[in-house]
This record gives sequence, structure tokens and C-alpha cells, in this order.
Amino acid sequence: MIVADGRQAMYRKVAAELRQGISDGAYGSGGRLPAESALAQTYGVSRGTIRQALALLRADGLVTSRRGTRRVVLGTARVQTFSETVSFTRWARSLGEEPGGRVVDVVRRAAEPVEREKLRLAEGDEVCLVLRVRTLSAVPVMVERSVYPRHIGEIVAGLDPAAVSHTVPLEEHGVRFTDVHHTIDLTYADADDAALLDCRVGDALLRERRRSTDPTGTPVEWSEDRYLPGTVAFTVHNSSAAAALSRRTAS
Amino acid sequence: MIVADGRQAMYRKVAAELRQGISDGAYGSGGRLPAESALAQTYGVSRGTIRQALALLRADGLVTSRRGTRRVVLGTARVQTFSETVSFTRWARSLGEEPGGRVVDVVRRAAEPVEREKLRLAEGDEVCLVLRVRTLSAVPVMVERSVYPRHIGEIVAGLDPAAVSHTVPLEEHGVRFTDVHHTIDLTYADADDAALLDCRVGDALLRERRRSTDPTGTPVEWSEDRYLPGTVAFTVHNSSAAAALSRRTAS
DNA sequence: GCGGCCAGGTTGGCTGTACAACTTGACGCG
DNA sequence: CGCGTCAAGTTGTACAGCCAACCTGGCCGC
Repeated sequence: MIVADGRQAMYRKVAAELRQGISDGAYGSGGRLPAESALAQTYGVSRGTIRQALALLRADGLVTSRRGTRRVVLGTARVQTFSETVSFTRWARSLGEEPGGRVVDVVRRAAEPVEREKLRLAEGDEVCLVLRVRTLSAVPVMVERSVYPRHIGEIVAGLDPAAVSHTVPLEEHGVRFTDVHHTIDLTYADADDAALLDCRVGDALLRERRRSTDPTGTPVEWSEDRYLPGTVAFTVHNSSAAAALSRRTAS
Repeated sequence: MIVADGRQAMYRKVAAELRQGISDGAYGSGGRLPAESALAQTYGVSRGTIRQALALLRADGLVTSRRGTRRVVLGTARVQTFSETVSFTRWARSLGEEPGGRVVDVVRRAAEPVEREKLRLAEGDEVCLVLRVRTLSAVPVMVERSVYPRHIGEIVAGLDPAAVSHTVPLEEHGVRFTDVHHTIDLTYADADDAALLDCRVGDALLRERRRSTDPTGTPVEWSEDRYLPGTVAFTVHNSSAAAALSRRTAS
């Protein structure tokens, strides 16, 4: 039985308990979960709440679900929280690595047409460009080029250039990232990349372009990250219930 | 008002209508959706059903949602169906490209330990390896190396080597893909890749590794696809409501 | 003009109910 | 032994209602 504390929804707590049970192997790999009605009884909540919890596990690819039979445990794959996928710093820490970084360059200028479109700005609005190299255990692994609208750029520009995380201070200023759209492909190192990542110009890099919006739907960041090969891989789970991945022809 | 035809759930039809409305610009970009209760009235269903429909749009990143205020339209980003993300053929056709391909090699042999683990097979079980090159408008863009458990391999091996799609015939044999886990990173062309993709050994390629399971949770395919740079990009949407993307240190 | 307060509107969370669609295993028949 | 039938169990879909948390805009007082 779980007690409501008001800070977190019941169904999220149930989901967390079920996650724990799955990774503890309480149901076995390839095993079956108890029926929704049984779970409802053991946790002392209604079936609807259980279904909300299970929808979370379903989206993470931890369990299947199919009409007519009990849910099957798919795997104990480590699942990151949203905040870990958004923040390089939190991601690294959750893996036991020591994240670091250094701001190489900050530029403020009028937004160019592409930037205006991506950040939904008006003509003449200013943007703030931040170029940063990021490290894991002191080894450079990624170059980050971010574009912020002016009011957010002000905050970023005011931070310590050696600050490990930008996301955390931004959140403290009330900037919340809730939706992120990623595009992943391959590109080649330019002179800046080569110098910062200690590789050669023209070497292939894994590229992640990212557009983040806040709860109101206003774009707050447009960023391009370039990773040294062999340092990271992106994983996506995708089910017929809720498809998130798509594949595009390169633009 | 939408009429139930029994073949598709009401909430899916409502979701489809809302999608259409969004891409038609009926609500404007950055505009607001009508309230759930209003939608419930216009579609003649209960609020719960509307919420199920909106959850689909939310997962696709088409709308935000926030307590206290109406939903905001995020974008009209083209969203693929699950079947389009799983099948190269259907994906290509939906983009107006002409997909093609050729089976280069088929091997049957006892499963190696890695394969046994990925496909959850017992010692001594056989697997079927298929090497295939795939084209868009006759241009080679991807090399696919798939591993199937024996009973599925039989079906694949029996297909015409020039067959454009393997997914479609497999589905006709009752093989259903419902969950897919993707890992995306970068690798370098080996001799086979170079010959098939018309590039040089050592050239960088975008790699997608994929493990698919059927509704019972049984693995049905383990595949590694290697794309020529500049031909595809992977896109992922990720919201604090339902996070699907994760980033891993390379294994 | 400006700021705080408040009422109304809206989504989030939870419960309960009912039935449909589907799977599985057991049973009985040929 | 093989096969179909059937019943029980389970998830999917839909409905109705209730309250809490939260946002927005307008009003009022200063």
C-alpha cells in the first residue's frame, strides 16, 4: 500500500514501485505481471490509476500489453528520467561520470532568418549564441552550439564560464524545458570542432540537433551537439502503442 | 460527430481528426486547442475519450499540455505511423521515394552466444542471417544485416531475393512487430559495406541497431543497419510527460 | 498607472462501472 | 491422439462524476 504525500501523483509512485520490482526481477525476465485488478488491490488504488502507471512502463518499453492476457515483462533496460536526457550534466552524473565543460565563445547579435523561424522570433530580435566544449572525466567528448532568445541568453551569459551545468541555473530562473525534438545524423568536424575535440578536420562526428520548448510552447533553445565517435549512443524505444521515433530523409 | 465503425477505437479516430485539424492550421501554429469539454461535445464522446486522443498527440509532440490552461499547438511536424518507422519500404513510399533492395547473402547456422542472448534462444538453436542492400530510387543508401530466429528465418529465406519488402510478407505470415528498441551511433564501413554502398573502406556510416519483439515479448529480429551519410536523419520527440529517448555511453 | 486579489475556466488525478475483444487452458468429442 | 468448443480470466474502450491544482484576465484599491 502506498501513501499519497501530495507531492507526487499516485500513479507515478505505483509506476516507480513496479519499475523497482521489475529490475529486482520479482516477475522474472519474460515473466508476467499480475493482473491490473490484482495490482489495484495490492496498491489500494483503482484500476484506472494502475492503468496510468502501466502506460508509463509501456512507453519506456519495460512491458508489453495485449488484450486478453497479462502483461509480459520485456526487459530491465535502464530508463532515464526526462531531466537526465535533457541535461548533459545530470546524464553524466547518473552514469557515475564526472561532467565538465568550458564556454569557448558567447556572441549576441540580431537573429538570422533560420534562427527566427526556429525560435519563433520577430524581425530584429536578438539571439545569444554559446559555443561550449563538454567533457567526461576531463576528456572532451562533445561540442555544443546553442542559440537562445535574448531573455534567456542574458541568464546564460551571466553564468560562470566554467559552470558545469547551464540547465540547473536556468531552471532556478524559472526556465522550464518540457518538450524536446531531436534530430540525429552524422556530420564532419570543422576547424573549431577539430581544435576543441582534439581530432582532425573532416573527421566524422555524431550530431544531435535539438529544439526545446517550455510548457507554453515557446521555443527556448536551439542547439547542435557534435559528439566524438565512440563516446555516446542514442537509444529509443518505440512501440505500436506510442511511436516517438521517426526517420527522415536528410534535409 | 464521429460514428463508431467497430474497426477502430473512437479515441483513435478523434485523434486522427485532431491531427488533421492541426496540420490544416485550423488552430494556428502556437494557437490553442478547444477545451477538453468542448471537444467532448463537438465529437459527441466523453471527456475521458478526448483525453485518450490527446494523449496520443501529446506523445507525438504535436501539442503541449499544462494544468490550468488550454493546450497549445506545438507544430505540424509530420508524424509517422509505427508501421512506417519499422518498415523501410513503407517509410520510403510514404515519402514518395521508390524503395528497392537486393538480398546479398543468407546464412543459416547455430546461434552464437550474443545472438542467443539478444533473441532469447536456447543453446543449439539455429538463426538465419540476411545481408541486404537497400536503395532509394535505385541509389544504394543502406546495408542491413538481420538476424532472425529459425522459424522466421525460414519465411525470409523463402522470399524472392528481389522482394522489396520483407516486413509485409512476414506480417502476412502472422509475424507482428510491436516493440522496437533502437540504438543509434556511428561506425565505419567494412569491405562489404564499401562494395555495396559504393564508398571507401573506413568511411563513416550512421548506424542503427534494432531489436524487435512481438506482442508476447518474444524477440523476432535483431538487426544492424548502416546508412550512407546524408541520406537519412533520425528524429525523436521527447516530453517530460513521456520520455522515450535516452543517451548512453557507447558500449 | 500599478499591483494584488479573486472568480471563472481548464487540465490533472482518481474512482467506479460496464461491456467488448481477446487469450488461454481445460474439457469433451470424434 | 487431435481437434474444436467453451468458460474463465484479462486487457481495451467508453462513460460519468468529483475534486484539486493551476492559469488567466478582470476588477478593485492604492
